[in-house]
Amino acid sequence: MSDIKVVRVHADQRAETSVTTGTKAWELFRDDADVVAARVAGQLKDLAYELADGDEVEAVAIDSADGRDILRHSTAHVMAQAVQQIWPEARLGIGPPIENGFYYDFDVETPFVPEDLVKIESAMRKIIKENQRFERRVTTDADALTELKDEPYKIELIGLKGGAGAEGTEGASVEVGAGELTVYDNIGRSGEAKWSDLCRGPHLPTTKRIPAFKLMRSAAAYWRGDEKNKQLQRIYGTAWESKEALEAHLERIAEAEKRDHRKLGRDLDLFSFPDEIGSGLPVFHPKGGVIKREMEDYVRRRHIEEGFDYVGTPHISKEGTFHLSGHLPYYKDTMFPPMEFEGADYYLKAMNCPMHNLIYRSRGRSYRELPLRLFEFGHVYRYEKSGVIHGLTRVRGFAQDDSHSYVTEEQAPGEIKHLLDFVLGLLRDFGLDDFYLELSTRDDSKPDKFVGSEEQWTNATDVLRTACEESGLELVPDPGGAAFYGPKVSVQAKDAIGRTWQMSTIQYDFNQPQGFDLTYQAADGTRKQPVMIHSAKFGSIERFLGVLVEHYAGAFPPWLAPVQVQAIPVAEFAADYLHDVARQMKAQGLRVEVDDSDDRMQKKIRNAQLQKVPFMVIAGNDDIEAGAVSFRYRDGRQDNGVPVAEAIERVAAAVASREQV
RNA sequence: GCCGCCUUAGCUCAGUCGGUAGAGCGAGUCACUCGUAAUGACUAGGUCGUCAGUUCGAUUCUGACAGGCGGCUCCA
Repeated sequence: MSDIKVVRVHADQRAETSVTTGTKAWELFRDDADVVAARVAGQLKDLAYELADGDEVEAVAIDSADGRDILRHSTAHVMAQAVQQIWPEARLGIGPPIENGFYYDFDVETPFVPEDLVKIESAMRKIIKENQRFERRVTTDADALTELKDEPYKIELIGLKGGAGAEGTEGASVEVGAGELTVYDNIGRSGEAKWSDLCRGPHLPTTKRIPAFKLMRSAAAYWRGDEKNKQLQRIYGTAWESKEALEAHLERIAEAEKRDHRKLGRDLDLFSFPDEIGSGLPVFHPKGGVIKREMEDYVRRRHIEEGFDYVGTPHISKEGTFHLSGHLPYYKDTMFPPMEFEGADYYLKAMNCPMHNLIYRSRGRSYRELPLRLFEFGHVYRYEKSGVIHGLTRVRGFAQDDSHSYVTEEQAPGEIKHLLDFVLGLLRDFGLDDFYLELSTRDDSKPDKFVGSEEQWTNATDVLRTACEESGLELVPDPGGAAFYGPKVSVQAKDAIGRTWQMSTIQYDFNQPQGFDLTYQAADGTRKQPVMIHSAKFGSIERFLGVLVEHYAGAFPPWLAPVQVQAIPVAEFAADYLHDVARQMKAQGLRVEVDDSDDRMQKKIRNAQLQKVPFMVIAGNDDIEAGAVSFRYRDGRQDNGVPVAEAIERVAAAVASREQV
């Protein structure tokens, strides 16, 4: 038996070792129970991989990103085995790891119900206990087709192997890679194959290496993500390297639920969605109205400071406008059906740009006017499918903080940079400061979905890309995500618990100026066509408000808080004193309420706490005698005996600086 | 739009194996007047999402519709 040399790689260290031929990867890592796989020359391999001379081998720990993917993928296999154990007629779809978990799709007669998940979980626990071994087996297309004759979906995947189809089917690549075809057998104690699945791997060595998992929910999903295909039943689960990590994950979910803007919107009396009005059509209550107005006032002011002109346009228009803009042919299905009267079809507007174009076109324009920037809170209505409506983040009627910059082609790059700086600054003002950019381009395989020449698209995309790169932010490509009239940049912001939200968009449009025949007179006397740059800063006021509710978990910074100061008398005798303090605060434009109900003081504090009011101002005899008040903050911190004038100044300063307290 | 689940008081939720319902919080009234997260008592409040069907009788069973939730698809 001859020796071979392998290189063990660990972080920046490399160490050459001699091992005997036939040594398996696990033998290198036998003293580390956290290692679940090996990375050999960049490729993930099972621990049962037989080392070859010259291999560079790196341990993959279960708590690394790759390790978790492997764990989750293996857990998905165990789940599929459990499902087929209980429902032998269930046919297998795909079962990839996803962020924070995994899923597996099944074709079953009856959809799963929550009790089924309990049954499946206990069958999975049994399989895990049995400590079945995941064993890789190389096969051929022909053999696999015979072996999997009862698994039509797997057979379809084999047919796609290596082709464009497999890439286009999310998750399919974990089943069939571009290389050789492999099956994983789950081997029981006595060496018999308990279950097999077409799979690229790698997997954990054994089922017992699954430390903690939980099935989360079941839902339908179209086969290969295409709504023309049959819906399969998908079960989502999660798996972690330890019970503690699973627990922490479940806590993060619970934390996200606590922040859910739909729940907080009700608890804090901000907004509601009356059934009587219709799905996806929110109303703002007085407290939500305060936040919305503060947002709008601030954003309007900033736009004006940045050289925008505030305009106003109607909610409906005759159809011709939307033909000119090109929207009707492309987006008729997402507009509300027309109202017919006086012999014309009127549509609720789904976008503001056509109206702004008409303002531009209302008279002749000179190059001296450019960039011409029109801005408004335009209320648009979109017929979103019933299944996609979601709180304030996906609605059927909303206000866009929409602007259109009309510029010469030469001015376009500068204007885009200006817009990008502007929106990032705005988002920072609202407390979001972790961003990345996404560049949505046209899908070259679907030219009929996009208007304009290839050259125009290339030029527009390049202009946007350059501006993005100059921003220094991370740039993520989004092929095929563009609007029909041009490419777009969107700003993705991370919130307080790390979730990303699509916020602002900037779109380069060479198409509508042509449709509306927009022109300006250049310095040399010729007529030229301007370029139009669409930009929404929050996207939608409603949506951004929802995002802010979740970002702040309802505890808004004072400048946005519906009630900035809740004044609480220690007892009834102190109420007049606080009413007087409140009058002084209101005179400074602060939002103050005095709780003169006959609740006990402790109860009033609790109520203010639950309403997440930033400043509680409390007064009793001690304060009155000293001409002072006592602060209590949301975190329970106290600051007693603050002179009234200083207290007012403190609140006013926090509001003015837009800081959180 | 598709699949599944859900809809009982303002909110959160019990309950009725078919005989028209209950708690806590909230609201109102009264008493209490208290120094940093719930004072007590009483009262009001529901054609049990809507419309059909089955039934002597439906909040309960069936169906359709509406709305909500979780996904999928979509997201100018």
